[in-house]
Amino acid sequence: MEQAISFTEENYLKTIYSLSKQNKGKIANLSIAEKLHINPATVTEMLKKLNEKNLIDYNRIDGAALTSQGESLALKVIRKHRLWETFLVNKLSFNWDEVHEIAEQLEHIQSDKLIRQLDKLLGFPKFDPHGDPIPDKNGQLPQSQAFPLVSVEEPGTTYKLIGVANHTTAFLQYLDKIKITINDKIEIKEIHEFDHSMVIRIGNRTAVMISSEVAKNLLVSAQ
Amino acid sequence: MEQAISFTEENYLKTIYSLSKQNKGKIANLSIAEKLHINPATVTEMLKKLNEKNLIDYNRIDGAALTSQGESLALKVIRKHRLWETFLVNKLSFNWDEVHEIAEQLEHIQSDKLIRQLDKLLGFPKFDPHGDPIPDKNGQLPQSQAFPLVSVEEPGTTYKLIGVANHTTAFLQYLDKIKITINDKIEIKEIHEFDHSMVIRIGNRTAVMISSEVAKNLLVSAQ
DNA sequence: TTTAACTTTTGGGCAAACCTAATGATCATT
DNA sequence: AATGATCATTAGGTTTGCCCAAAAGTTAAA
Repeated sequence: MEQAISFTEENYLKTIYSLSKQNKGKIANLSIAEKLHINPATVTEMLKKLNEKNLIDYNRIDGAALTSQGESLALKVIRKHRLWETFLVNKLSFNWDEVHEIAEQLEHIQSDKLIRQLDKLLGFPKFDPHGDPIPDKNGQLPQSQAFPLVSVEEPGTTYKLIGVANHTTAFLQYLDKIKITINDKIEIKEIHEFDHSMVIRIGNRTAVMISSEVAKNLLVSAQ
Repeated sequence: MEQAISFTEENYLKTIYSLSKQNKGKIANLSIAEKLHINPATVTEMLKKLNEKNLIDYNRIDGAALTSQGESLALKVIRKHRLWETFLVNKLSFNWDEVHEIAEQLEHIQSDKLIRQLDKLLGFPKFDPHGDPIPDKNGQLPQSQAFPLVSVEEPGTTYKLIGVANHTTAFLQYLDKIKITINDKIEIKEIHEFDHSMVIRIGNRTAVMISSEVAKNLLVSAQ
């Protein structure tokens, strides 16, 4: 019963997985359509098909939810994506804002040995260049104590940047511009009540102001 | 006029290129069909399409021949294929008989920078793990003075194995079994007239007998 | 040179993913 | 509970790349 899975199907599973992690509620066809830039009608067809294949549970009322089989496939694709991103940055000197598109292609390459060996070459990394956790070969995600910087209420404390919640080129290039990168220390100097913008000090450089929108997308841990 | 090219089209171009290098004559639809394991009718359709796109010159009488544009695309794919094979063997500890299928997938990944950086990581190799020449970024193939071992007429001389003309798993595993690999020295001890089988000495080990079929697929250079 | 064997092409079809336009459901609000 | 607004689905179409069977063209051998 070897069930072949197409690139397209893998992309749907990945999308459903990531939507299910961000919005806790029902996964609407429309949100899948928007994320994949395709027509909702197409989504309906594909969800029916994935349902048939037992990769998702789907009905009009509850929307789509991955079955355990579907989730494990999604995690496999995500694992590949994040390992390839790590490879591109760590071994091929890519910048973190250049790797997404290429990893979107590489994530569909099929070879278990390839991924095992790549993982080894990279030293079994737990997080990718954006701080996203890399599922292990069993689909287990490493624990992360990341929380968004915007959730901090009081100034005075120093945190460490361990990830970003937005992977757009625009955002990553903004971070490059204000010269902040993974593992940098961030000290909160001021929090402005009315718009929740912040003044932060990165490392021991001059303080900069960031909007709450930016703070929302900076994932930090204590100290 | 950015002309997108599909995986399938790339595979046709690559196939036409390699057929044109081995058989000097006309490239028949049927030989393409056999190599790609598809129906001849499908080949006719695709050749027409590639002709439309100016990637090949095609007509029923002369068969298919790459245009310069088509050849340059074919060489690009071959470059990627061979660089990826080199990566798999040199960086990920694959055996040379395991890399073909994976490289068939990887060769279609689109990113010029990726290939530039991969080339650099590998130290700008000129030949892949099977001794096949890797086209440079301009599509230039390095010179190779390889000739098939079978073409040697007299015993007594020592050669160096620099490539293989057959990439099947079966042949490569046979070579592993008789423990011969790229760069090994081969001394010809005997040549049997009637079937052109040979007795050869690999390095300084015990001599072994090989058939002319094997000798045909061993590419060597002087000393 | 004519028949047999082989190759190429045509014509009709199929499956995967996509689309648009129109219809049918559901939801939120008055 | 009716009414818009929004979302999901259906129906009919497209493109790409494949198939088969039959027809047409080419080549080679009798």
